[in-house]
Amino acid sequence: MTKHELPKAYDFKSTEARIYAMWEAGGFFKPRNDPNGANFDPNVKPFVISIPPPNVTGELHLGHAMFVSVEDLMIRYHRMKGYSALWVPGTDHAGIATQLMVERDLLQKEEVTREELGREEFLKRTWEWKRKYGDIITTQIRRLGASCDWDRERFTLDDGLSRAVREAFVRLYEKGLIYRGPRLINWSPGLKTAVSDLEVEYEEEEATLYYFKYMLAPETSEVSQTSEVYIPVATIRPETILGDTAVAVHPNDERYKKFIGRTAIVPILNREIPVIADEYVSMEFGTGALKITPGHDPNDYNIAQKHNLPIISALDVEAKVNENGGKYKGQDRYEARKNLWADMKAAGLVIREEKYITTIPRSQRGGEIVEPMISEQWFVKMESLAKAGLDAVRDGRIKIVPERFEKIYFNWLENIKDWCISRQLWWGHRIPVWYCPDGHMTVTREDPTQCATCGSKDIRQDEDVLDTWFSSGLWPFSTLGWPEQTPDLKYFYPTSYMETGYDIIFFWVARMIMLGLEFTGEAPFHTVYLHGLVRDEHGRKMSKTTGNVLDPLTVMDEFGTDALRFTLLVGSTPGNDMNLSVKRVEANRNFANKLWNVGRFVINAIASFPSPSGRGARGEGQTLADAWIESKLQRLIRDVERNFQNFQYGQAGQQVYDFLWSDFADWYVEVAKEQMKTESLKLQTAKTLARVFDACLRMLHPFTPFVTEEIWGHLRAALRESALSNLSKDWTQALIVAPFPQPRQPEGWEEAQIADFELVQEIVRSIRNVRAEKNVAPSKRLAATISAGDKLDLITSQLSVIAFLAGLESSQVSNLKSLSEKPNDSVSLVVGSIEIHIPLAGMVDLASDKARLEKELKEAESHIERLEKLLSSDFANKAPAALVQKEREKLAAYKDTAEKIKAQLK
RNA sequence: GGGCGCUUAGCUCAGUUGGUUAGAGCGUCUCUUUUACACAGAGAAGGUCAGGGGUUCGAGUCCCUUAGCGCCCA
Repeated sequence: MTKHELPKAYDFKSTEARIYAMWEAGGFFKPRNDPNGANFDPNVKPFVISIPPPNVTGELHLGHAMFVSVEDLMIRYHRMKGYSALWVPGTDHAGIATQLMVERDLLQKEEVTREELGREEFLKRTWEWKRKYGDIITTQIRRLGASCDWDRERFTLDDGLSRAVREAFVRLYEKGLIYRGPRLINWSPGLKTAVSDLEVEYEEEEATLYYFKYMLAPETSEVSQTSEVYIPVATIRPETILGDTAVAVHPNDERYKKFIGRTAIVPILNREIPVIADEYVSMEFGTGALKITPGHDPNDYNIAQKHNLPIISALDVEAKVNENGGKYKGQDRYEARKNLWADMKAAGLVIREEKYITTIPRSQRGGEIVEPMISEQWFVKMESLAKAGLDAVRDGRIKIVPERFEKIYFNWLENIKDWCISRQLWWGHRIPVWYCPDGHMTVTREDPTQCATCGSKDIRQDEDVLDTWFSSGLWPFSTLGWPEQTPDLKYFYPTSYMETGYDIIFFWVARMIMLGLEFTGEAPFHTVYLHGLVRDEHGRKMSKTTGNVLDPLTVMDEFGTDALRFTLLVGSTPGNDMNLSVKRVEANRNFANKLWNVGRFVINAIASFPSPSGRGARGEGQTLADAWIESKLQRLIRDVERNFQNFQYGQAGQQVYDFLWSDFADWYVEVAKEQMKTESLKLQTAKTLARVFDACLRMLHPFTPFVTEEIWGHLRAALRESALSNLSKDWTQALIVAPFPQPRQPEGWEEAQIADFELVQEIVRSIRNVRAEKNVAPSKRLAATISAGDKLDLITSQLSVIAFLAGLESSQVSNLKSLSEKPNDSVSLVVGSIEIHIPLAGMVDLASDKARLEKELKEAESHIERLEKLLSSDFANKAPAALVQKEREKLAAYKDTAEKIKAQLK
C-alpha cells in the first residue's frame, strides 16, 4: 500500500461500517478466554462491564453516546492490556415508557385503549412493538463503535432474566423481606400506578394558600354564647379537607392550648374530629395549626400513626373524590377544590387566600402532580439490604469514582425507606403471587395450579407487575445466567467496573449493589465510575422544548464517530457535567484527519524501502531528534498509564493528542524529512517514525477506534512489504487486540537529550519569529552567523536540522565558538547563551531592533531579579536540592543571556 | 434546612501526591496553497486562575470565609 492509494483526507463514511463489520466478523468483541470454550484457562484475568441497559424502544441520545464511549474505552484498554474482556450488552423493557408508547400508538392508529384490548392482546401487541423497534437502539450503539459481545445480548424480559426475577422475588419473600400492605405511596393519577419516591421531583412553584376556620363543636358552657370558636388553618390543597381526621397544634401554643382535646367539625361534611397536640407542629409556620390528612400526606400519615388516628382516603385512582367526599363524589381533585372552597365561602368559613411559593411533587414522567395516597402495594424491606450495601462501600470492596459520590450514596442508604416494587402496569414481570378466595397467598418459582395453603384450584395471579428497576437491579448477574451456576457466571462474576451516569446512583447502582450482595454474597463490581450529564454548549439541559437537543447520529454523520467519542471523552472529567459544542467535535474531526495524514507520511517513508529482503543503508545510531522523540514518547506512555489508573481518561487522551500533533507531527515529522535525505539516517528515521506512530495509534485506539484501526492496517501492510518488516513481525491481525504500550522507567540519558532538542526548537522559533516580523518571504533562504559558545558541538551537529526548519541556507551558515565583532547589516538574536546574526541587507531597522533587544533584556532582567529573590529566600534552604539547583542554573542562563544582549546593544 | 459541585483567555473547557513565566480547542490579527495534511503550516495578541483571609520556602492546586450559578437530599 503506498500513499498514492490513500486519499488526502480521512473518509470516515467509507470506513466505520467496514471496520466494525471486520471486528465483529473477526470475533474480536468476544472475550479471548471463554469459559464455554475448549481452551479455557481459569487463570486469565477477566475484565467485565455490564452495559446500563437502554430502553428497548428508545433512541440514541447523547447520554447513551457518553456511556458507550466511556465503557468502550475501558473495555478496549483492558482488552489491549491482555485481560479477557467482556462487555455484556442488552436492553431494558422500561415498563412505563414502553407501555405508554404502545398505548399512544394504539389510540392513534386504532382508536383503542389497552383496557378495551385486554391484557393478553395488549401484551401481544407490545411484544410485536418490541420486535419491530427493539433493535434500533442496539444498531445505534454499534455505530458508536461499541465492542460488546453481541452473542451475549440480553433483554430484561427474556426467559432467563425473567427466571432470575422470579427467583429473586421468591427468595426475598421466603426470607420475609417482601411484604404486601396498604401504605401511603406516591400515586400517578394519569398513569394510574404507584411510582417510587425517586420518580417524584419536587419543584418550587407558586400556589395558593387557603386560610379557613376549623370550627369547634360547642361545649356545654358555650352553648349560650354566640361568638364562634374556631382554629384558623391554612392548606394548599383544600380538597384534602375531605379526608381530615384531626387538627393538630403545638402543646405549648398559648393560642390553642385550651382547645386540645376538644372536637373540631370538618367543613361541609360536618364530621367530628379531635384537636390533638403534637410537637411536630411549628408554632411560627402559617397559623400555627395543622389539619391532619393521613390518607394524602406523608407527614400527616406519620402523625396519624403516632396518635392512632383513623385514615380516610378521599380520592380514587384517577384522583377523583370518592364516596368519603360526600356531595363532591366523582369530582376531579381540582374541581372539588374549587367547589368545596366556594361552599365554604358561602358558609362563612373562609378567612383569606394568598399566593405562596411551595414545593410541588411532580411525576418525573409527564410532569403531572403526584398524589400521596393509601394503596395496597408490595414492598421490599430495605434495612438489612441497605446495611450490607453500606458496608461494601465503607470497607472498600466497592470504590466509587469520583469519591464524593460515596457520601451521597451513604446518605441515601442511611435514610432509606422500604421500596415499593409493585406497579399497576401490564408490561413487565408479573408478581409471582397467587390468591385463593380465602385470601391465602401462594408464592412460587413455578406457576402453581392450586393454593399452597388450602389446595383450592380457584387461584388468580396478582395483577401487578414489578418495578423495572427490580429486574435491572439483578442485571450484573442475571445477564450471566444467575440463578444457574453457569460457566459465564463463575468466571465473569463479579464484574469489574460499573459505569453509568450519576443521576441513577440510587435508582440503579445502589440497588444492584444491595441485590448483588443479597443473592450472590459478593459485590457485583469493585468499581463504580460515574460520568456527568451532557449539556448544550452553554450548560443548559438539552430538551425538546428549548430546542437545543443535539442528536448524536447527526453529529456522527457530519464529523464521524471518532470525533464525537473523542470530544465526549476528552472534554469531560469524572462526575462532572460537560457542555458539548459542535465546534469541539469539528476540531476533533480535524484531529482524526491529522492522524490520517501523519499516517500517510509515515507509510510513505516506509515505502521508500521497498523490498522485505533488501537492506537499507546501515544506520549511524540515533540522532538528537530520534532520542528526543523517543524520550518524550516514553514519558507520554508513563503519563497515559498513570492517568488510566486514576480514571483520568480525558487527561490521557489530551496528552496523546498534544504529543501526536505538537511533538510528533510539528517537529519530528519535519525533522524526519531532513533526515530522510541522508542515506545513513534514512532507515533509522523510518523505523522511528513507524515505532512512535504505532505507539500513538495503540494509545489512541480506545478513544478513536475507527481511524486508528484503519490507518494501523495500512501501516502494518506497508511495513510487511518493506525492508522494515521485522518491526511488525509480532503485530496482531488488528489493532483492537494489539498490546497497549507498556511504560518503562527512564534510563537517565533522557533529560539531557530533551533539553538539547528544546534548545534547537528555541533557536528555530526565534529565527521564524524574526522572519515573520521582517516579513521575509517563506521561500527566501537566509544566511546566518552563529556564535554558539560551549554549545558549539551541539549546534554543529544540528545545523542541517536548524537550517531546514528555520529556512536557512546551510552553505551560508557559519557556526563559531565566538565572534570578535557583530556583523554589519544583521539582525541579532539571543537564545540562551547562543547568538545568531542574520544578515538582512536593507531590512535592518536599527531603532526597532534596539527596541526588540531592550524588551528581551527587560524580560531577562525581570527573571534575574525574581530568581535572585527566590534563591536568597528560605527557598534555598527548604526546597528540595534538585529544584534549587535547577533554579540556580536558570538564573545563570538568564544572566548569560542578559550579558549577551547588553553587548549587542553597545 | 443539610450536603455537593462549579466560578481559570472573548467563548467552551483541561489542569489529582502544592514546585518553571498557568494550557488546549474555537474565535481574533499577520503571513503561506512548501512534494503528510488548508479538516493545514508559521508567527502574534489575549488571563491580578470569582473576592477576602490563612498554612507553606512556594498555592489555580490545601484550609477558612464571602458572593454568584447549578445539582442532590429532606
